[in-house]
Amino acid sequence: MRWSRYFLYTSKEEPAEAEAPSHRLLLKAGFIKQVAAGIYELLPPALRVLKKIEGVVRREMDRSGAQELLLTVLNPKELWLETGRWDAYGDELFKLKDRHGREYCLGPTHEEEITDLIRKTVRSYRQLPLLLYQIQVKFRDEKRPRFGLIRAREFIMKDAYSFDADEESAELSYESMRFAYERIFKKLGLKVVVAEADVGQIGGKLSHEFIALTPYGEAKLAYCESCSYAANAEVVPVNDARVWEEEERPLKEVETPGVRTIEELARFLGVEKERIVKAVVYAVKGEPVVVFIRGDREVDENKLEKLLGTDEFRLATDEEVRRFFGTERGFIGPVGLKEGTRVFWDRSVEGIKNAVVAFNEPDKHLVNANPGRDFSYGPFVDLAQVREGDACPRCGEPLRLERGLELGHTFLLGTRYSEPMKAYFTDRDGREKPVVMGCYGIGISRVLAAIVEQHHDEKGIKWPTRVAPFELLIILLNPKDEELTRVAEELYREALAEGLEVLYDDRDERAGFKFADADLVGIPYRLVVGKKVKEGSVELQSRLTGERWELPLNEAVSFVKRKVEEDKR
RNA sequence: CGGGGCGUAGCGCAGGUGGUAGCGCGUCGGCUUUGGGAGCCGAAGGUCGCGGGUUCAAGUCCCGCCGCCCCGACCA
Repeated sequence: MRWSRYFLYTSKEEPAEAEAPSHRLLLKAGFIKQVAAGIYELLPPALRVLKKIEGVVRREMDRSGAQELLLTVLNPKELWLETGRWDAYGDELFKLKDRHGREYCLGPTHEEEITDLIRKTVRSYRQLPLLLYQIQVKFRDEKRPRFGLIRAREFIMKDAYSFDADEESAELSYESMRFAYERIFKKLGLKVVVAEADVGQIGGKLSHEFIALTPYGEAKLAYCESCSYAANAEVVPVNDARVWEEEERPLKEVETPGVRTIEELARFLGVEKERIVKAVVYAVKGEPVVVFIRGDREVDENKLEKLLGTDEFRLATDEEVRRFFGTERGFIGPVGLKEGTRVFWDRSVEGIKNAVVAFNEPDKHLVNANPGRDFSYGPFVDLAQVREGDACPRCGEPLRLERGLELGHTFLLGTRYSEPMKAYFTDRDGREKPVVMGCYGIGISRVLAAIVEQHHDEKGIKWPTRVAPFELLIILLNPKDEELTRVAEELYREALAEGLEVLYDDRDERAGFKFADADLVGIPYRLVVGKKVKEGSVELQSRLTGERWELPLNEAVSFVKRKVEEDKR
């Protein structure tokens, strides 16, 4: 491809609206254009990358025996009513009507449709196991689209579904997908951690997330360096109840005027935060729920959601606290709490001695409060957010916490969809059973962004050879020079003949301009056709390693060819 | 959905106290230049996000709306 004719327009200016490196660089290098919040066009070079990512994914899916098909974007409402997700999915579902008033959604995921397909086709255990996948555009009306392709409202996803006759077989399917995923991310040059995850909205029994470590991810990952435990932070059990070996001191009432936060209270009383029993008040469907947790700990609302069995809750406002308890926020405590209030005790409070507690009177606290003597507590549940240094639930060593980007997610669904949608088959014993399902997603367009997140420097992108939009960039430094031009043209033809994917910068621009663009766009190999041609050589540079080679003209292309093939192996 | 910020040329931005819009980059034409985003000369390019109001006069002041970005809650 001649750059002079190629639809690739870079910018010298920093895009003002972008912050994440992938977002910034993809815009600046002319790979994507924004149409609306979370909606992007993929321009020719980006599409080349996307296709290569898809290629890697296809190869590995096919190798695991999965068969590709293409489901639909438009999904009728009826299917989604069957699983209850028409409403459960909420505002995130893009909904629309046809001319007859029939309702549809734009598929955000395809469990409904594929289950519908299976119940119409699969009758017998002889047809199982079955593994199907598609690479399709998905739509989710995200509350907050963010960071360009990282969280878009329209995006490309590979989704696979497994169908098995029983649980054991389903677990085998699940495992084979897990291994396929590990191979895929490795081939794509992505550092990915496999984490135990929450099944969340999609439902099911077993779930893993494939998380790329980057500061622009939305997933909080806890991992252990000594035993390789890794999990989404929201599912990590926390148990750090302290052992308090001290005498119980006499209870005392103290004035704490206007002291609202744990921070202020600790400072005001000169005690450590661990000694304070914090009350966090939630409004659950209009009713108060109080979580008592140690003052240095935060509530993990995902854990709370699981305990409550609903996501219809939020922190109570000051106004609600007043209405619920007739006192001010900051002074809710276990002593004298309104009868019948629903209460949870986090494990962190267990065994606390000489604690600071509130007693539902404004501007006062109790110090040296002791459970059993001054208030009753328990039973205990795990509601604390995990934090750096907490004990690994597997080996007890300190955990590390990192932000990451969820690129893939696997779920062993069981019969969450086949049961309500009646996807039954006849087993060898002649009985009707629901198929056992699994589903497996990879955010393809997000992967593209993740690759940039993990492969870039100040100057631009550094595409790994396997996914690069082109393998080789030939830079003609001075198009006015006939000899240079002739040599560059020849190298270009030769590279094409060798089957290399080559972009040939034949634009009438100055050297510095072309080098800057080359760094920005990030093609892994770069042949510089410049003054060394007079000595019969060209310079090859690697964008990935910074290496340089001076090569005789007649060997340059075959050398590149060899390097590219090595990289792709 | 809560909080914050921003909408002026293709991009990045400037336009105290109201007086009819500018800079840099880019684009087009010309000359010069060619190993790290060159220089000079000339030119084109604007619904100042949209609607209303105040005023002799609004990019600027007031009201409403829309869009985009960031933080939080939430999600692949």
